[in-house]
Amino acid sequence: MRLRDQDKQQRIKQSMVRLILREGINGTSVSKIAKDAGVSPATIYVYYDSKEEMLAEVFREYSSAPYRYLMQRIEPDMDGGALIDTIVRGCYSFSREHEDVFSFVEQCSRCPTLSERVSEEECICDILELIHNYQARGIFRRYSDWTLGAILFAPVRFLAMNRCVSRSEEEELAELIQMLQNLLLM
Amino acid sequence: MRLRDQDKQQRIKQSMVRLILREGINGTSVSKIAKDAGVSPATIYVYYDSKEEMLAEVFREYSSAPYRYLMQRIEPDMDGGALIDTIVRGCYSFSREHEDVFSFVEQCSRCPTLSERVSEEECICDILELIHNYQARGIFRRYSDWTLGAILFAPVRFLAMNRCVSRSEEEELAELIQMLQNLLLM
Amino acid sequence: MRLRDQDKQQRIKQSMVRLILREGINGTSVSKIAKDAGVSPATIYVYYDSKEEMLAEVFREYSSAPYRYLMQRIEPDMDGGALIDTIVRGCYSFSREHEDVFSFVEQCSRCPTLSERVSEEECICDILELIHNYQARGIFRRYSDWTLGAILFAPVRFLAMNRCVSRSEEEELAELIQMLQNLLLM
Amino acid sequence: MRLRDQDKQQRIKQSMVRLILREGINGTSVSKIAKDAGVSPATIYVYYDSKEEMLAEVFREYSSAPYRYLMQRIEPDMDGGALIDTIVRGCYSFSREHEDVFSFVEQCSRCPTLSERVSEEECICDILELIHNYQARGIFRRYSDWTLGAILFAPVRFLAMNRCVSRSEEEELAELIQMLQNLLLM
DNA sequence: CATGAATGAGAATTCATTCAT
DNA sequence: GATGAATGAATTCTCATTCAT
Repeated sequence: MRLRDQDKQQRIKQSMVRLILREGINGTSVSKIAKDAGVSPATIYVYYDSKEEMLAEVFREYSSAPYRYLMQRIEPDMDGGALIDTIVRGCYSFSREHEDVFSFVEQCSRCPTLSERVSEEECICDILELIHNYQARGIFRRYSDWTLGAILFAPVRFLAMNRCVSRSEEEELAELIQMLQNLLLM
Repeated sequence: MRLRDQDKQQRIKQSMVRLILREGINGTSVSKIAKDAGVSPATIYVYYDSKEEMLAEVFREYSSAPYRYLMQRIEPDMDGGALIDTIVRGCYSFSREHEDVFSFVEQCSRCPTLSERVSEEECICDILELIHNYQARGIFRRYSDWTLGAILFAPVRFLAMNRCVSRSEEEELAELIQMLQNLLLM
Repeated sequence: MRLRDQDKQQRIKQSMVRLILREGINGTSVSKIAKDAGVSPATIYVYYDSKEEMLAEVFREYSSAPYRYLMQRIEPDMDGGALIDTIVRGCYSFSREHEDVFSFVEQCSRCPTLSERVSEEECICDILELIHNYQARGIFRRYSDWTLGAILFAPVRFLAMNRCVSRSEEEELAELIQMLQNLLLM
Repeated sequence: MRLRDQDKQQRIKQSMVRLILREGINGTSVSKIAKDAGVSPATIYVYYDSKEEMLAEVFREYSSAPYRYLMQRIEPDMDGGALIDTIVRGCYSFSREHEDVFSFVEQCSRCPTLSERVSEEECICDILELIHNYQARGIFRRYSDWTLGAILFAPVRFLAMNRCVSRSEEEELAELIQMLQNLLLM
């Protein structure tokens, strides 16, 4: 009996994500994924029940990836300003280092049939807990969780999405960080 | 008769947008659109050269819709606080009143093959011009355009996307407006 | 606008029936039918919603074919013996002249998913009405409809199914007719 | 251990037959059978060379099952009337007690690729021999074997196939038996 | 013997588009 | 302009079968 080849499943996932970056969620077919991953289309159905199921499963898995990436960059003894700086720059550099995953998650989270299956709320909760701690220590102002999430993550993602050669990313990031520090710190 | 034709094209557009809200950009086919609009698939090709063309054209048209909606709500003699209030609430209510257009634009703007065809920059420019005026009059602080766009529009759209019955939208909107007023007004 | 080509649909039906005779109801695919009929597989879906639907529809249509064939051969002024003779020989010659339809109906009527969609009862009713008339006139003995149907049609179909070069069909038919005349006539 | 294996093969056969009753001979795949039998698809190929082989083999085996069932119910000293009664009622009750086998055999015997592999003639021969004996003893009239088979088995199977809640089976069976007794006994 | 993974071939069906009217 | 028919190409997915263990 042959064992499930973890590497094979990994290749399938990566091919899917890469193709969706290149060709969009429409325009990415199971056979293209299979070809890119170097497996038979039938093999994909060993690992996933259907294309939709596959999208949902990988979306679920990757939707928390940027937050996990952030958590690794955050030191527990950072001051408030550094925390905001790390979050914003972390978000941005995640979008550059993992362009495919970033684009994949952005696309899936806008797709009605997929977005309802994954809650942003869960993904974000570790970070929020951290911020609660800063609030309790009187470092962060008290805002409701969801507004906090909105102001912390949405603008930097907006910049990451609308990346443009003509503009200076660095300045905009610095400006955004400055804004958020003014806004959120006591 | 010209009117009849325009009505037909209008119905096609509406069907496309409605279907994409319901079934996602993947999962929306030309024949489904035709059926929903009550026309023949062939008729769609009277108005558009291809599906991709159609998506792009309608995307181009609708991508500025929220901004046009906003502009109608803004009075020239508003003070800075009211302007921010109007922008944020306007964005939000647009997403509720035109759920299909909102979702459509969100999906298209994440899709690599479409997003490159439409520049957010153009859509946003009327609003930015307005703000430049407020900046010139010493009402708004001076931030770079893109950061301004990011902070003004991304968070409220984030809230609109992650709408959730359990949370109180009103409070979050008020909180966000308060934040932005603190941040942007002199 | 092109009109639905009745001949095309006819060819599809004939190809299906012919293939099912040759290769069985399993072993007959939509693409084989399309190829045999000289149309694209997609064309079949212009006329039928699905393969199952197509089978059912054609089954429904053809399941009464042998009875219609019989009715054409029956003269209203036949005596009882001639009627039985005509029915039995008619059944048999239908199975020879329309081998494909005969085999198709036999296969479909045994297939659980199809048989429940068509009632033998309806198909048989014209013939039964005729026999009721003979019963009323004191020519046929009175038996219940269903037993009558069973004894009149099942044995001859059995002979048609188990056709075999080594045996003399004619003698068996004659013997069967003799039997049924003894049994059913006053 | 030999017993375990036979049990496995038995389960495979039963699953196949059960599935074919439920979903038809088309619509029954090797993997479904394997799943239903609780074995791996590969295991099926330990016992059978191919799906077609498996169908044929089990068809061959089961095609004589109703006759074996009958033979067990027949007593050597029955009179002619009782023999006919036993045959007809036996056929019918077999179809009720072994619905799956009955439907399986009916389906296979209509399928061109399978029916040619099994001869009804062989299956029926024990019963025919018995009847020859009754004929020799002047109890049964002399008819040719094949007509005899047709009249004895086809009608009751017809009733079994077209079973219907609204009709009274018992009356029809009794009527049919009466018919056949009149017909076949001296 | 028994297995779950793996697959090429092919299944049913839909797609975007064009044709003929 | 408008249409339903028609379709080649592609879609998702399943099939019967074999492989590696």
